[in-house]
Amino acid sequence: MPVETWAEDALDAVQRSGHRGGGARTAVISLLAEQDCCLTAQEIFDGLRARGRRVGIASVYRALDLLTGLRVVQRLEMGDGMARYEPARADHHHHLVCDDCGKVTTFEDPTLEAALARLAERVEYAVGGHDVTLRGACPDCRR
Amino acid sequence: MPVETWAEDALDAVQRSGHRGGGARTAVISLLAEQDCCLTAQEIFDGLRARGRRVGIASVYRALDLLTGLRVVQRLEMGDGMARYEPARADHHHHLVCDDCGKVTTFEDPTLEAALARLAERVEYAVGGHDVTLRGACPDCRR
DNA sequence: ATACGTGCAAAGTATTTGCAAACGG
DNA sequence: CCGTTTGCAAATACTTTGCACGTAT
Repeated sequence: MPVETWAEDALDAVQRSGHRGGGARTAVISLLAEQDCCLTAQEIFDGLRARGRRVGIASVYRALDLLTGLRVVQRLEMGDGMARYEPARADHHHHLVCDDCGKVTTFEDPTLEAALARLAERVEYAVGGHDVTLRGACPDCRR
Repeated sequence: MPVETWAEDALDAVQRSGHRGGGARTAVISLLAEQDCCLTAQEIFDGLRARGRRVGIASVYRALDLLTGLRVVQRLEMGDGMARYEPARADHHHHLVCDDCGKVTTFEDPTLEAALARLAERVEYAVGGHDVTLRGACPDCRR
């Protein structure tokens, strides 16, 4: 899926759900659209300020909350006490987190996805999504 | 692995790492040993108070931090803003979380584990563990 | 006896909420 | 215009830290 499409889809979802595409909301979407991996609320706030967009951090949280509810953004927590957010694209990836320095890398694995898809059909829940995090030492930290 | 063994192993690990098996530490271990799924720090605190063990919540957090570092306890975050902890047993399971009511259920899946094990050998990280969370609607909340 | 561990209270962070002003449709 | 959205500041919620006392070894 091309990068621009996600932003359009996100804006569309916002509007169809009866919300306005106000300034802060749009700014958060356009910043997220440029990222392919997860950002914290603070990083999004800083990124917007850096490009001269004066937003309140509360609006960032409110926008992320709305977008998460619409399922166009995925919220992730990876053990460092703050949530991270990334666009929910079709080709989703998962994360490798370094226990030592906290660095986050991504990976994709069709076999894993297949196992998860089969699993989703066997459980009593109506599964809407999943999250996989591998923890360990990154190349720089292992010795 | 029988239930009692984990508590013994945990205490052992605490002692071998040069720490004492002080009161609060032991209490946290023995409460965790009885659980097979994850608890929040507050739930552990409440559980200990309920059985008449007067501990400070800070000691609960400190004990959990130590045990997590020794890798006998696994720390989990499942999107509700607070960390959960469970014994790290050999037969580890994963979690299904209801997006609606927050209920947590567990599942096991050998195929998934196999895919994760193979994956762990292909990545550049020295993988030490993993976490899988499925999100969706539980039987009570889907209609 | 003497470090280490503990409980309490206070401090820190990440996130949420109240509200008046700004804004989109 | 009028209700939604926003930015700020104050409030919350979870977790961590400082410190004097208790306790295991």
